[in-house]
Amino acid sequence: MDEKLANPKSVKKMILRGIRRNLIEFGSTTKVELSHKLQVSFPTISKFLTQMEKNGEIFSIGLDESSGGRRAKRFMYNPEYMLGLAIFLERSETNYTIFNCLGEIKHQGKLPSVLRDGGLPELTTYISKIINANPKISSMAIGVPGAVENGRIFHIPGYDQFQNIDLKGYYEEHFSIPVAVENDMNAAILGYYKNRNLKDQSLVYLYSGKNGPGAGIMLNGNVVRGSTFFSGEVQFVPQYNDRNFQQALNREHGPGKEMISEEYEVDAISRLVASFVAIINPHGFIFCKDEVDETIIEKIKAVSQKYVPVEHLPEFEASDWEQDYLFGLQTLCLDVMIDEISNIS
Amino acid sequence: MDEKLANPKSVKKMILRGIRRNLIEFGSTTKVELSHKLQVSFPTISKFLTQMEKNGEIFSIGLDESSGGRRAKRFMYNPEYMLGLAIFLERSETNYTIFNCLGEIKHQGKLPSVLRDGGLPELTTYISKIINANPKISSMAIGVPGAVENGRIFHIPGYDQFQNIDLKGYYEEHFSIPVAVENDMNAAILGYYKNRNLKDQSLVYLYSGKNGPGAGIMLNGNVVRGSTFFSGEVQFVPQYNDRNFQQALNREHGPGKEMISEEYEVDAISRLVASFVAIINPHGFIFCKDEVDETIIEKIKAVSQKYVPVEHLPEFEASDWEQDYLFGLQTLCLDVMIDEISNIS
DNA sequence: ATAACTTATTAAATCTGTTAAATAAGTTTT
DNA sequence: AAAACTTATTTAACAGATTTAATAAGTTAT
Repeated sequence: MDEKLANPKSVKKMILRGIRRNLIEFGSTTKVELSHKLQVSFPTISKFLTQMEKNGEIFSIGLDESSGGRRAKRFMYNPEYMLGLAIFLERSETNYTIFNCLGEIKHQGKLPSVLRDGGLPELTTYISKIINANPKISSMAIGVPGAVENGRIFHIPGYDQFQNIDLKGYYEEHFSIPVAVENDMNAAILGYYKNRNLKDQSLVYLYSGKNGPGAGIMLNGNVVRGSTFFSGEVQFVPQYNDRNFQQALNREHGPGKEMISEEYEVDAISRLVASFVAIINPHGFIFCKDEVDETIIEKIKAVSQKYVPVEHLPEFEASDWEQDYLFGLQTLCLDVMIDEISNIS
Repeated sequence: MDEKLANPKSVKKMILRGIRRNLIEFGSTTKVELSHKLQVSFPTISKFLTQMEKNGEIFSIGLDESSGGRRAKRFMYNPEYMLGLAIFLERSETNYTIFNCLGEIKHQGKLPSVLRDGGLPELTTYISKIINANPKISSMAIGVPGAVENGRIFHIPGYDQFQNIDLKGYYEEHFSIPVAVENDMNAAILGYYKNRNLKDQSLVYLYSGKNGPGAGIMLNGNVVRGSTFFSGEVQFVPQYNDRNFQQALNREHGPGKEMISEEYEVDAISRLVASFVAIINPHGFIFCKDEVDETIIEKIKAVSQKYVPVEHLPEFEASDWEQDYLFGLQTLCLDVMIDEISNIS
């Protein structure tokens, strides 16, 4: 119904958001820098920073070297002003970290899995304890192995207790802090993207997993979800006369066998790469560190060229999935934190 | 370098753009309607409209029926205030239309192809004549069968004269009006999308063509271009043990044979559909009217289900490619027109 | 060491959109 | 038909960000 909001009232919020985002992303800044980056006049920036310094949200860390004139005062975000909580629910355990806005991890812990047994009530208990012990926590991001739409768990096969739960709404109400909920692969690809400071890139994050392969897809910096939240279910891609990707990979070995090694696996993955190149032509293609090594990547690169012109192949990389996942959640957590406080003050 | 622009100076531009876009999109409005839709206060809207009416850009078309109080004045955009020119260059001919901001076509014509013979100079001559004869033309969109980046023709196989030409820059300089340049499939998918007033949808537009198949892809309302402008080159998708999509389609018959009919063609397309579903899970999948009919679509729908769960299949539709193409160019033309004039006044 | 130049910051004036109150133009109720 | 109510528009006071001018704090050249 409403068009794109040319909302001039919210200029203040936008500016605050911009200042915080910049300060947090780059660690420290001066007023002139901010003024240029945000395209906002110096006096305005100055007024905001003065107020924020009074609130204890930022503080000065001294003067820059002179560049020919008066030395500029450098400001830094107070990393203890507020903390974030990232939780990811997995089949066998629940991990969480508490971190400040610089991404420094203040605390890290493991809890029993709640997906199958304790369910929502147990999760709530755990979070309550964590938040009570760390009252500075002012936002939270939760990662789940399921499809999420706008904070509601849409589809989470195997864990019926969480099916159709509006985690975001429930916890925002319950704890009165902003909450983000995201699918694991989407969080991982976001984390990879943010961690490397990429801009407007298209990426594919593939994991072959034991429960069937899946992919996280990012296009021009936006996570792709699909019309029925089915995007990334690459197991269904038809690849051979009578086998799709999952059947071609055929990963039903005993536990422990994670690394890709066989000829037929490499061909299947290379065909998948080719499909991605021909369809969305991404900048990067990311594997999980524990599923491929340098040699395998080289092989995949070589075989892919049989299917698509080499100049269109993406960059290949093996990355640490858990770390990316965590970083993605932290990013989401900081986002809602920044948005929220900018709405208030 | 610069962050997202929280630019408070350009509020005026935003408002003007919003007013124009709304007025053009919906035909007519009242001040209250605009105020609500754009989230801008009534007095501000009022001031702008008064000025625009003075300029002859809009005019009143009388009063609304009363809804219990004073009757509201209804305004309409002056459709003759400015005209747009859409041109598409094809192998065998050059088509153009002149239209007003309501999309009404004022003039339509055909010219000889310039892609192979006359090249840029001849195209310039043609456009000059058209613009001289219609001085109200204040923006232009050009469609080309090649990859375009930011107005520059990046890759246009077979038409060397246009390789690496910055059409947008050249003509904006030459004619002093804003210019948009876009790839044919991208324009077509944009046209389809806008014509049906869709929002944030993901779509695939497939044409099987004689020069190899290709696809236009839109994700959440944004055209997908790819890291090396290779996206949509679906001919390379591996589909069978030893054939990719192009080889499977095998469309090297004599001229005139456009309609899809054979069993093997249906299977290849269904596999492609399945790949798209598993990768980006689009809302809609569009074919060209002259390549499929209802029966074929039903067949494709049936066969696709062999490869992916039926509930995730997109809507299928056959559409008029030329019409979509034209409408896409008109949309682009109006966009740059609105942007440009909002920057000036 | 003083003049000339750079750069950062502050102060004052201006511009632009918002809010709130007043007015205009209708409809419905009594 | 007058009073009470609705809705649209105008007017005046206000708020917030910008621009411009003034000031502060350094550096470099002579």
